[in-house]
Amino acid sequence: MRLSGFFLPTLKDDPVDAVTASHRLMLRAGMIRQLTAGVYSQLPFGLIVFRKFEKIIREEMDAIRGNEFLLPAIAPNELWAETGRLEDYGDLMFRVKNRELVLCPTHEEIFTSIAKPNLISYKDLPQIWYQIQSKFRNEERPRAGVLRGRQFTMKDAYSFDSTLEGLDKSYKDMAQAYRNIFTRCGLNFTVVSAHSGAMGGSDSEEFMVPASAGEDNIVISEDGSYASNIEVAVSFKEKVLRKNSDLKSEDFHTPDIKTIDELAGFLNTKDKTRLAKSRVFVNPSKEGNEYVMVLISGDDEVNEIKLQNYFGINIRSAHNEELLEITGADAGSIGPIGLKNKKIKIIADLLLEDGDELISGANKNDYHLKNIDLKRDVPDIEYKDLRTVKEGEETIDRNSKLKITRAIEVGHIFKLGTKYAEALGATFLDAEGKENPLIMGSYGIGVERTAAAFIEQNNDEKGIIWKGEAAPFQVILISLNQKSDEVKNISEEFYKNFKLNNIEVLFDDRADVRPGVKFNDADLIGIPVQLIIGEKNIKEGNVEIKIRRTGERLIVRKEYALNKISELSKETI
RNA sequence: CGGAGCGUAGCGUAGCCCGGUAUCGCGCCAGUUUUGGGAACUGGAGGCCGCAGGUUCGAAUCCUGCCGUUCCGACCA
Repeated sequence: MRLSGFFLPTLKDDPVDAVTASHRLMLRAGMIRQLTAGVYSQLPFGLIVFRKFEKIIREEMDAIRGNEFLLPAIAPNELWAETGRLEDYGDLMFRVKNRELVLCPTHEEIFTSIAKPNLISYKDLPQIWYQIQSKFRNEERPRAGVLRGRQFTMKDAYSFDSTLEGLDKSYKDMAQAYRNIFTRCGLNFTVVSAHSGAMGGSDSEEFMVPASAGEDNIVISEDGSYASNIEVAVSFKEKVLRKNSDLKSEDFHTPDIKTIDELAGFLNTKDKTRLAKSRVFVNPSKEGNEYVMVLISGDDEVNEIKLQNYFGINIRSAHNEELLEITGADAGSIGPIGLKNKKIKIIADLLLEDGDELISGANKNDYHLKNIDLKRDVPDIEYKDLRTVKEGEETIDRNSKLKITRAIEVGHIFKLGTKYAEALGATFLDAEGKENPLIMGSYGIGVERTAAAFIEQNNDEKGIIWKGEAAPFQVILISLNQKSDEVKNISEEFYKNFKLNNIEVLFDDRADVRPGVKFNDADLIGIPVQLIIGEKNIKEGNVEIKIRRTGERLIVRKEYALNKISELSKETI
């Protein structure tokens, strides 16, 4: 590729609205331009980059007998209503105004609708189907360039099996393909167990790229034996011990004490475990609203995802007016005993199961209640693990300590089971002639997000640093002066030879651009190897090779340059 | 959805409090000189100051409404 005819609008300065490295650098390197919030045009250089990632993905999908499709991005409302997801996804789905159509945020329904009339015998199974295509999600808050967009490219794959063992195998194959993909993409990544959200299904794992720009927190044990999204993470923590003192519960005056910390200060204690925090949630899907009070140890936080998993539906915190109505008190003085609204469900964290002598709000402003014994005083209570894991805690087996890291979710794999097949009536006949629903898995990779994650992990103050197969070009050939016949001829000769040797080369043959600009552009767009042709070195019969990542410079005889660069490229710098 | 901010030339900005038709840098165009780390000089082009309404002799500036957009949180995968 010749840079003289290539549209590469690089920016000298950082765009003010771009905060994260990948966003800033994708804009500066002329890869993307924003059209509107969360929607980006891919410019030629960006397209080359994204296609590199797609190529790796495609090869690994094909290697596990994947069939590539390309499905429509718009689909009838009806199909989505059949699985209930028209409602479940709600505003996240873009809706077409003048037809009963939606823009698809994912494609389980559409693929299943193709499977239904075509995968009709156990002999047709298993199948792995995939596509690389635009997805549309009306995200409330798009973020950080292509890290979270409203339109983005996804590789979505679906497996269809006749048995659970078959699903296990498809899932395992896919997990291995994902490991291959992200390894080939040059990413540091971790596989964590995850929450399946609106997808439904049982097992699910996420492929996470540690990066400060990430939106997820992942919990990893120091010995590497445990890795989980914080949304579902568990850890070891002592239960609150039973004292069996049999003291009667009684309220006491706690003026202006709103938080657990204030309460601990007021009581002059550092141990917050017996100070039970009460939070009220609303299940908005039920008619007439269903309230839930969650009790948790004062030094813990409620993990709302665990709560959602338990209810299988989105829940939200109660508003202040609702609190007052249910409990008779404001936040800070609420507790499980003496509630005004008796229809509230009470759940406590597992660690409080044996707890007595607990202190909680008295449902009367500025009063707390002490000597609460949940078993004795709150008969209709359930115990569930609802706490959020904290940095430094031990794994369940107590063999290792946990660390928490920010990460970008680049891939997610799910065992779906029969949810979609049942909803859409997609069945097959087994060897006994019995009709069964197809057993499905679903597997996604965000293409632009994967590229952004790579950039988050591979950049410096000068720009992006590509490596290996992800690199859009292996080498950038920089002619420092196309107006010098000597420099020009040697550069052209190199360009020809790179092409003959199948080395992907970007040729900076721009005539009126000064060397400084060429160097800075080359560093910014981050091609791993720079071959610099300038008059000074040419006079000695030499050329210069610069390695982008290390900044290392080699002056070599021009006859040896091509071999040297082939060697360097093999080392996948 | 809650909180905070910002919309002035392709990009980055000044002006806004205190009203008088827009400042500066980069970039762009032409010419001359330059060519190994974002050149110098000279000349030039480029603006419905986000949109609509209001106040005023006069609005980028004051008022009202709307739209767009960024960040933090919530939600989501």
